[in-house]
Amino acid sequence: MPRYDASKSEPFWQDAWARAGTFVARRNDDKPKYYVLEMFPYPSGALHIGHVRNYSMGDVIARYKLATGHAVLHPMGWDAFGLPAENAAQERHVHPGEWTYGNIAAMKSQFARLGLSLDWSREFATCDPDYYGQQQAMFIDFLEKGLVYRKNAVVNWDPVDMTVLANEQVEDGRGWRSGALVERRELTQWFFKISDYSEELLSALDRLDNWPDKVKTMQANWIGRSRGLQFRFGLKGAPEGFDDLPVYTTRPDTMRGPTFAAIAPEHPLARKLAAENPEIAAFCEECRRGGTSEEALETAEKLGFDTGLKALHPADPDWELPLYIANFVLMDYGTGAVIGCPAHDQRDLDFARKYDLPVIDVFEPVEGPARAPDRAFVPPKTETVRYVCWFGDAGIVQTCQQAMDTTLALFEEKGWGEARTQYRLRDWGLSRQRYWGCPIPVVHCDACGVVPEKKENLPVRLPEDVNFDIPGNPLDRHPTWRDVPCPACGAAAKRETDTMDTFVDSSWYYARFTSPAAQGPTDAAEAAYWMNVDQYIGGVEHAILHLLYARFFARAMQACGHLPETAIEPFDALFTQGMVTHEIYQTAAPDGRTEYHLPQDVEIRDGVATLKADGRPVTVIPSAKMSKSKKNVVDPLEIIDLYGADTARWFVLSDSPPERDVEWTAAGAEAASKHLARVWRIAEAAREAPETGKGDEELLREMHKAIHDVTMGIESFGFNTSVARLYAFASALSKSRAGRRAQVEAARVMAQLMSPMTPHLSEEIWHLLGGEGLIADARWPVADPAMLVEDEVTLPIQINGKRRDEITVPKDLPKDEVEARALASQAVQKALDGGSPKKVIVVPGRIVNVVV
RNA sequence: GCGGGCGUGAUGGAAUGGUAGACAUACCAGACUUAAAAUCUGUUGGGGCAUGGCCCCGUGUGGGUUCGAGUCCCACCGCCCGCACCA
Repeated sequence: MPRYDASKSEPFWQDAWARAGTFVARRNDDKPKYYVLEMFPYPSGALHIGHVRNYSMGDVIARYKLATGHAVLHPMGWDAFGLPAENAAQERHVHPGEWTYGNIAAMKSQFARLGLSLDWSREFATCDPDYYGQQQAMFIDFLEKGLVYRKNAVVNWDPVDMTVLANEQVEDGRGWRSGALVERRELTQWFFKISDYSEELLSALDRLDNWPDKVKTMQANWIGRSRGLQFRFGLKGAPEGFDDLPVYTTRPDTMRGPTFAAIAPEHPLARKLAAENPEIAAFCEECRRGGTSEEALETAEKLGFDTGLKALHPADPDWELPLYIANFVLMDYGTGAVIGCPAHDQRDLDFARKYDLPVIDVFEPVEGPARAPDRAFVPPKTETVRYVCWFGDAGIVQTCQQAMDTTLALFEEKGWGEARTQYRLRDWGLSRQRYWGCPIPVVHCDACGVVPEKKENLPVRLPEDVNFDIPGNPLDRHPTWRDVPCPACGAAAKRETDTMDTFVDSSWYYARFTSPAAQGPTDAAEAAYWMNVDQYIGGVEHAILHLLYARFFARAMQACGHLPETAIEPFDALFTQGMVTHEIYQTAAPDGRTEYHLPQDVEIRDGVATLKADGRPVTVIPSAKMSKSKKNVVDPLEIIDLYGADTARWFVLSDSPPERDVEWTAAGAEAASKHLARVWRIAEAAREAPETGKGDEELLREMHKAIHDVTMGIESFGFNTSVARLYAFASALSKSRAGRRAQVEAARVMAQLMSPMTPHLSEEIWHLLGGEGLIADARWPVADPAMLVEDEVTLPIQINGKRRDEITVPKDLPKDEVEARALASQAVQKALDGGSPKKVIVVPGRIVNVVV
């Protein structure tokens, strides 16, 4: 018998699908449409095993939907702008575009080997001028709709390289190349008004029934709606023009507990004071050290400076609180000023301890021990506590929410403040001081101000003649690209040299796939037909930002007429697959920076890791998310070379549940390969089975159960259980002595059930067993319900919740009859010892529990 | 620091609140073979005993709800992800 040869078979079937156009998406009004999309990859140049897992999952869905009679759209493209291309340009002196398109070509050929059911005719890269030109057109539309504006915002500034750094380029508060201490610096930047949609983006989450709850929870927390109290502190000793200080608090119930007030170092009052007082100026300077990430700000040591000013409590002008400037107060949140209530906020308590400020308990637990001295008491708002010091009766027991409502009402009545709903969500800063991104299509004119480029001049193309020998944005110093006439008045003007955040590129690519060659951003008819994405698949690391930005963009596009109203929630169903993790290999470079190494460059022998190149010892960091920057990526092409794509696909879909992380190990790929070889042998044996045999009925029953279970597995993203079921079915078929007809039917169904996972092998078996046409076009098998039910069922018998015996009864046996038989069982008789049971629970078809 | 999640044999994992460990990997034993590979079959959570059978324990730790908890609730421990300029 010839053995199955993946290296010959796989290219053959890939070619057959391409010639037949099997996966070209076609509008067909006789069929339901299905749009399945996996988050498109960044073209790093190398396919990694995480891609294989992600795209194999999407492919299972796409092929399954094709087989169940849908018009399927399953496209692929490239998220091609971004920082790595500029890093490569710096390190290797290649142009980012050349590097990126080279990577795309390499990765496309790697993708081809996986045999994915992709419609490559719709391919595009976000760095294609055609794509980013449409994006520029939309930017101008958004500008006209008031959805884009400019304001100042802080960036990480490297004072040695004189350049802006991404958060990723800041390590322990220092620039990753220069090692210099990073500073915060303010620049005028472009923003999308995503905050206009805070309420809408929050409330619409309720309609996303097929999104994971954890993603919806994370988005809701990120948007962070709170209802709180807006009030003003009077100020004593403040400079001219600062009569009072607006403050927002989410805990009005603690308004009798504050012992200090604090403002951000960037607060206008702080700036005013700094201008007059060198000590304050020095402190504010000190606060500007370190990165801009929230994590960096929140974990930094709490620093405060007593301004000597007094904040006067709105409810009692004689109540004076010291006013501090503090580094943990964020200018972006609320009003840039906070009220410090140490007893009920851990940060405030830490601050109070450090600066020796009093602590006033507003409420205490109803029962149990009182608050520990260095532990703030912060119960959920729904918890019942005893209020001992607030604007109501002392000693009253109520929930925090009740106290907050009462206090808000009181403050409004007395005119001390007012209730206000606030969102944590900030506007989306899209400016990047970098070359390899979509140019922002505006011109700065001394006479006309900010003028959008004329749409007929789009795309504003990136200039080719740039170099990266000097840190910073080459567009800033480009001699001719930057200097242009004003589109409005024709006078000499300058182009905006900032480019767009790459999140912009990935916020609408799903819409572009519906008509990738449209003259505008989208084509109305195509978008109406294919949108929404029926199943979106991607990593959980995108749970907040990418998905929130895409949801915002769909709304903004709808407002500008680029998407139908029905598509403002662009992803009907979301699945977040787990990450593939791997150990990280690192060494210290001579200048102290950390260098990362690819697994293929590292040799591990007797538990000691060294570099293959020069034998230097390598530090092994435990498994973490695979990332280009950490270089802990694995080359799946080696598996494909060795065993074929079907084995790689089968392997990544086996064992681990799709939503969970999986650590890559080389072991197991061989086992997957062995199983596929076995499946081939089973199919051949079925063809050669004797005309008649015994057990036809059992085999076909087993087949229908397999159809049912595998289908359920695919429908519910339980690919690992579908695979396990297919192992069991293969075993059953291999042991069966059934006649040829039954065996061939079972083997063909097995091939069909496997075809979403192992399409090439399945085509081969289909062909071998006389299937008509391509298995990719064949209708998915349907389980016969009559073949699924058993005549008899075995019930475990529990005594006091512990399994003690079992009985086998006809499946329809009445409940009281089941109970009688259970009570008659030996174990129950023994346990009862002549007595009678206290209680008997019979769960039909499941279990019997006897309480004695 | 804040937000979200995860924790089951030697390993990956299965289990609508209903027989914990399906299906694999690994290990061990057997068949086939001169031998090896390949293939096929079987055993394997821990402990105990009167060992062709029975008992006890067991899903990170400690409590709770329930006839019944891996699953639900509370607290704790550990690990992972995100935190707005990585994509």
